[in-house]
Amino acid sequence: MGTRQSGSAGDVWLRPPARPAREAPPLSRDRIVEEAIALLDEEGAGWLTMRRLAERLGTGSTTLYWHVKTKDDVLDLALDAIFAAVEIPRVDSQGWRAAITALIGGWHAVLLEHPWSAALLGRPMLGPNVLARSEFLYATLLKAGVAEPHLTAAAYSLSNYVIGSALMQATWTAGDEPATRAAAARDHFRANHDRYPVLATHGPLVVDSDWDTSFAFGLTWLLDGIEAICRAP
Amino acid sequence: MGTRQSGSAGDVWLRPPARPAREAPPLSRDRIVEEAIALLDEEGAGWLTMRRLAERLGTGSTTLYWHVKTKDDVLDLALDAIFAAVEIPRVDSQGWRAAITALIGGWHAVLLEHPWSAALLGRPMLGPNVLARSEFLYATLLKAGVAEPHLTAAAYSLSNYVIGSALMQATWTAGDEPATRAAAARDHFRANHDRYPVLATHGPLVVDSDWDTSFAFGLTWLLDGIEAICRAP
DNA sequence: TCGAGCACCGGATCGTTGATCCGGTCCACG
DNA sequence: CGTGGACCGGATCAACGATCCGGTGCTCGA
Repeated sequence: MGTRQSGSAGDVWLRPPARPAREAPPLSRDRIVEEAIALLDEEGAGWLTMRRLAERLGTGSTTLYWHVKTKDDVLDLALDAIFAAVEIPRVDSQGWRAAITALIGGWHAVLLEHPWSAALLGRPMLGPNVLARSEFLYATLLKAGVAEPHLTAAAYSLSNYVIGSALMQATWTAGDEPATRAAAARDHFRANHDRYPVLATHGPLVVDSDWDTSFAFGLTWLLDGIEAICRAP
Repeated sequence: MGTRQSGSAGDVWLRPPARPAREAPPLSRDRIVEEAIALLDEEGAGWLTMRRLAERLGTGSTTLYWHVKTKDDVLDLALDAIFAAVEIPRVDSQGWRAAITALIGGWHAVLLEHPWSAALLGRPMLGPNVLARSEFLYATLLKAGVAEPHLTAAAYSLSNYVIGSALMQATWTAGDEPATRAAAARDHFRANHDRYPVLATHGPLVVDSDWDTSFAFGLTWLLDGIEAICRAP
């Protein structure tokens, strides 16, 4: 009988087994997202391609599309996944203000631990991890006595503030040689001292005030405003 | 006299002029940026390519690279250009608080008039228009009596807040059929009423509170906090 | 008057990307 | 045994950013 497939008899032993014994579990959506986060953490948002991601997973690039519809899906899943690390405080053990401070602080920290996430904030965040923490934020404000229209305003203000802050901080501290970039900006201010007199002497990146204390100040102001609403509705 | 150049006498009228009479002025960096903004406004950030931009300008795509180094340059220039529309208030005629409110309000409005800009906020903004308005913000706060470390904190809080707010609002109101997307999100909350009880009844996109009033509340709270610092340093 | 240099332009092309087509291989189950 | 569905990947496509290199017309000095 002629062999219908090309190849000669007995070469089975020379060919590697069709599905090589994996050290890793078979491909799954979770494993793709996990590896995508690792890739993003190590190399930044610009270096995530489906081919490189597949290579790290030891598969072909096209295989990923069985588990995931598009590259955007990977980004959306990765973005939501990192928020699982934001601990949801127990509101009983402390006041609402401490609970919200902890939640927003955790949110802020996670965004900065994964600087690539800041560039992805401009997409609808409807994943389970994000929604669970939004739910907690709304519930805590509601229990504190904040009612409409202040409820929406308070939730928006807090989340928009943390998003904007993380975005700006990631812009200036992430990437290669952030200190060099900041120094270049400083020099630019000083070189144009006539146009930017205040920035050149008091501006950002010039004064040695750190991001975190500035972030804390703004958060305090927002919470003060919200607290005032509670007391005088 | 013989014609020195090749070609027969009188055919000038048959040949098109070598450099056709442009209806538009010759290509320049400004014209590229202007057209890029028009393209972005009409079709969104995802549809800006060098080829399409060149086509709208009536040139070849490679020609753009004579005036601009990379595509990122076009984006950076376009991003800074739109901030020229943010009017710098006159601080004399009004109090510092009114001036800052006007500046931040104008900033917010411009970001929403060009929703694509929100997706670009994660890059260093060092253009002349942005810096001129930052200079005004710092100068106004300084004149109002805000000193370090509150000066940096105040400037950061305000700009980060407006950036985050615009980013979120653009995410949910820009693009195709924003109402449809919002409705889908609402349905998602209600379908998972057990997991998101508060979001389903009081959540964003559910309550009919508009973005602008929420934005105004947060801005008021921040300014209240800053004003308190001025009075009690 | 003329020609050398410069500012400006664009067809052809390169490497890379996201995504699809289509033909495989394996395993569970009847 | 053998059949169907879950899973995989080489080859391929169109589109993208960017570059190479050869043009063109204008300007200015000798």
